Amino acid sequence: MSRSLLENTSKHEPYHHGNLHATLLEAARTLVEEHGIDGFSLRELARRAGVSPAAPYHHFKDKAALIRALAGESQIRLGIASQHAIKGIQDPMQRLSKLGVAYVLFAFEHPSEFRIMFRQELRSPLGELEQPDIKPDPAFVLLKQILIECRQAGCIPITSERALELASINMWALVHGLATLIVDGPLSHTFRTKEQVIELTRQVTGGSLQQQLGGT
Amino acid sequence: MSRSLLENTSKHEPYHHGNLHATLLEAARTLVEEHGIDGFSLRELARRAGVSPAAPYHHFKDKAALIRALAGESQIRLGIASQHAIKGIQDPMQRLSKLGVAYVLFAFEHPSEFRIMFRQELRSPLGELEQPDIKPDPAFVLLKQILIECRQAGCIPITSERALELASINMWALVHGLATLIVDGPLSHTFRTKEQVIELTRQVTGGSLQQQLGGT
DNA sequence: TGTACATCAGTGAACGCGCGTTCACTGATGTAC
DNA sequence: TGTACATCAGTGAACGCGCGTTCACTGATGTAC
Repeated sequence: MSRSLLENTSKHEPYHHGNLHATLLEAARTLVEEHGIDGFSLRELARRAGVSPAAPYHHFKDKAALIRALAGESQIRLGIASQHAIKGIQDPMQRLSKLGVAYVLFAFEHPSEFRIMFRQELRSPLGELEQPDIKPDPAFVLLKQILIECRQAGCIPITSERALELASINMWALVHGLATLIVDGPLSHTFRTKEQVIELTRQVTGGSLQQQLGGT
Repeated sequence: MSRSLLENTSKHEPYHHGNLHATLLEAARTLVEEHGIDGFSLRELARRAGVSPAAPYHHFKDKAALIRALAGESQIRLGIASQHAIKGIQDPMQRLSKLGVAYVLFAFEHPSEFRIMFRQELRSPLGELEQPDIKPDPAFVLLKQILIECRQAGCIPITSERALELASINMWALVHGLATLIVDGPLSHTFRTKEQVIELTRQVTGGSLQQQLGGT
């Protein structure tokens, strides 16, 4: 019955999918979002994509490769979200604040994507040489860049390279900690809505922005 | 052959293990440390404990229960390490600093234990009512307590309850972020030795301790 | 102190399951002439 | 424009595997009398 229905639509189910690579990645993202990275299987993925269990192997070497691709995608998406958050804002300190909120918010709204970016799966499994593309985290690069803007604008008195490094690690650790505590940890019970998360992030990072950076 | 060897030692392999509960938990900890929580299986655990696959079920309802117990143990161990780190130190600000270092160091030296404490596995799986003992995190309780000491000693000008809450979340997020970035994230490549980790933690939290808390 | 018996903590075989991956295959597509 | 053919991207059946859990069982232990 469903067969004839399909045939009535303009085309038959084509033998070639045409866009399987992208479809797999997208389905994988929602699958991981639903079941967590541990409950994720290639077979279920293939099922969801409406394709045989062997089909994904034409697009990814194995399961690990697919997960790596997924993580890479998420990293890029976080980078884009960050860029978007600071677009059009001039004041460097405000840019810094927006960046922090964007980071935490991304984790809050895409918890599995966030988790997957920071999983050991990515690090080379057993001395394998292939070591896929471990690019420097774009979000971190952006953070450093904005800190430099702040320094140039005279907002924060960071002089040495070392101090800059420490300040950026400080800021990163702060938002990252906030993010993981909200996503996985005990804060998840206290802060449930987007607004609560934004407000908390503003307040917690706010103090650091105004004062702590100067003293590092 | 090994049988006769065994019989030559003072006792036969006893039918009852006698201490299986504790043995299982300990073996589970090292197993998780070696293979990660995902590579952890009850059967392999039983194998390592030298016991049949069914034996663990006399001590734990199922795999999830064992993992919960494991996480609970680790939480306690972190609490003990924290207590130990501040023992005998009077100055509240120093106590705060030591506490932070202890937190990060625990994560660094027992990465899997640290990870396991913050996993979704613990949160009720599917609306199950049983909701095991989610006690308030002892490390966090200790942190708050020391912040109160600081306030009482006049080290930091925190007045409202809200400010205290924010300051403790700030401090917690900072060390937690540091810990996870070192354990799982990009900082793991830069900071490899215990000394490096301690130094970094001191410096990164140092700025916060002296100045930022006052402004929150 | 000895004996009967309930209870406890093991055994080991078996269950069904879903998984990752491989294989020989086939239908569709694109390209050279 | 038509045809031959290499290549690409699917199929679906099969592989072996290790897993979590259950079951009927049995040996050891502790307790009441």
